[in-house]
Amino acid sequence: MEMIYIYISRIEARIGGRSCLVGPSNSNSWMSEAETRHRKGAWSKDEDEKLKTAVEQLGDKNWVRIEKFSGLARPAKNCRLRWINYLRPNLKKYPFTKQEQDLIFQLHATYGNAWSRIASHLPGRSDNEIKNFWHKSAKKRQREGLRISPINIDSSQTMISTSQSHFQLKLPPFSPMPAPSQTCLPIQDSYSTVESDFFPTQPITQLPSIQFNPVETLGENSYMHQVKSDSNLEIINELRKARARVRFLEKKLRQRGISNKRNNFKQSSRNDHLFIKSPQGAHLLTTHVPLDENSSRMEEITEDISRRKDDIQDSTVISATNLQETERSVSEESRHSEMSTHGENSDSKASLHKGFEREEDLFDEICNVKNSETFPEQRHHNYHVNSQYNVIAPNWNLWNECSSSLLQELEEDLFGERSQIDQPSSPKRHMDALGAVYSQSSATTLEGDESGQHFKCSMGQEFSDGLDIRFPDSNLGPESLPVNQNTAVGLVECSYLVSQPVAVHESMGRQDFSLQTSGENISPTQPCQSSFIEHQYHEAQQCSLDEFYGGMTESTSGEETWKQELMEDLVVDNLWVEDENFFFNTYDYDSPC
DNA sequence: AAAGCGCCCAACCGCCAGTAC
DNA sequence: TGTACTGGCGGTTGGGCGCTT
Repeated sequence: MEMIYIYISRIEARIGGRSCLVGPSNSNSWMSEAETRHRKGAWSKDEDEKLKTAVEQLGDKNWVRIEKFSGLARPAKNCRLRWINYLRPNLKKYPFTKQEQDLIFQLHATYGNAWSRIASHLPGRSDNEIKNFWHKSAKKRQREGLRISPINIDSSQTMISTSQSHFQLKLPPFSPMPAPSQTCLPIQDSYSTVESDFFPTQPITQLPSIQFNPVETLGENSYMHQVKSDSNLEIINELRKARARVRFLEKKLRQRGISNKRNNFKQSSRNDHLFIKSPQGAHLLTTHVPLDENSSRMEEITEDISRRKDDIQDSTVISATNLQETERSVSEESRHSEMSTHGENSDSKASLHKGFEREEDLFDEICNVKNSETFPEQRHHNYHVNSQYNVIAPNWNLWNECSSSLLQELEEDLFGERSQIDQPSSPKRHMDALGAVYSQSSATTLEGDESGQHFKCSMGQEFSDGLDIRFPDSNLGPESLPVNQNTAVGLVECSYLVSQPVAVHESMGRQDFSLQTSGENISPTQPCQSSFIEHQYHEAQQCSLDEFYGGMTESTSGEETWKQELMEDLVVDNLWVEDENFFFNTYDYDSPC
């Protein structure tokens, strides 16, 4: 027997310490390390410090790496819990306030024991803490002969069940989109504006609002979300958020109610979308329809909207059935008109198509944010808006299968507050986060003009979908953005931090993006040719590894060591492909839906 | 003083979904 | 398509603490 254990331990050593012993206690891979090697019980201060350091260096996503990096004798899973429940910043360490307690009871009446969900409404509180509080107070109330929850669940359920549309509970149809949160800067002041030969040079600032109310004819289960705005950018931003919300809802539906339909959803999602486009107003249409009526219902809705076209100047309705064909024709039209279109709104279809693709990319990227249930309200993408935009209704089949409670949860998701995506704190994570953008760039040049107030970025055709370059408003200038030293790392950083208005000019034939910086100086520089990326790679090598990774690894010396560690890291993150070129090009950007 | 008891809450555990391979 | 792995969630546990006897 002893021989066997020796043998096993040798094998374990060969496979990186993973236990070969498989049994009930090893059923969870988090615990697959020999559990006897893991400490249990209360955490010591020293352990907390080690964990804090590890999380500061590596972020709070990859707990297996954190476990290894920290040297803690605690399984990754426990490290995560310790961080979430006790160590993470901004955790409130004092008892629940009266307001918080009331909110917990209210939320529990709505969500039941979905503690993490309840916790998402209480900043600085962990699900565990709320769970404990609930059990404690429930016990207490039980002892006192009171109802377990002070909230009258019955009456709230009656309210829900008598509502024709579940969404009418808190947000009646046709009510405007909630205003952007205060954390969002005013669009015209902080977002990039986009110029294009395809589109008017000046953004359209006035759009007539229209009354568009198909719900009465779409049936009692229909819901329409209307976005009205005087600013086209604002509208598209609202649409962007609305679309993100719908995607999020669909995702949550899959998770909670009909996860077994995942594959079906994946295949059908695109075909089940209904796009409504109008220059005067933007509409997000969702309808709760019986499954067997999907096709006819879809046509009915489409026809209904078409009948109203007279009310909506130049509007277009594209049903799922002809969407692909339309896109194809639009794409070809766009190509043909590329050399002949100037001035305002000369190719609205092309712009629409472009807008759609951009939005798709954007939201795919959002969906790709792993384990995230957040909306990147502050991640402002350059987004061209002409007088055309599209609205996407969610997957009919998917929504049809929702129970009312699920829909209620969805409503909360739709209009409840969402937290922000954490800003990556190291260049490495910036790159990870925006790798998709850079994967699009096949050829890149970057140059500044004489005044230093503009610089120009020339991208390959494929990049047209993904440009997202902005500047930090607080530290804009030659020091912060010396173009010669503007490594790829710096670019990515800009993509996230910038809130200065930046105009992007798109010329014919190829994409030349002129980034204007509101009078701030940027050092002129010589154009970089298509070797820009590679050049920046070498630039990047000159910074210390520690700096490059934001302190994620210990600093090392020597190019080979640096390269080796970088490659190892990229392998871990699935970024590295057998390619000597810069890894931005290897980041595979795959749409989740 | 100490044993017993109950409460609290940090920590653990099992299960599940998503993802990569 | 199946499997392994990771991350997240909710239920449960158990050690520490305070109160009572």
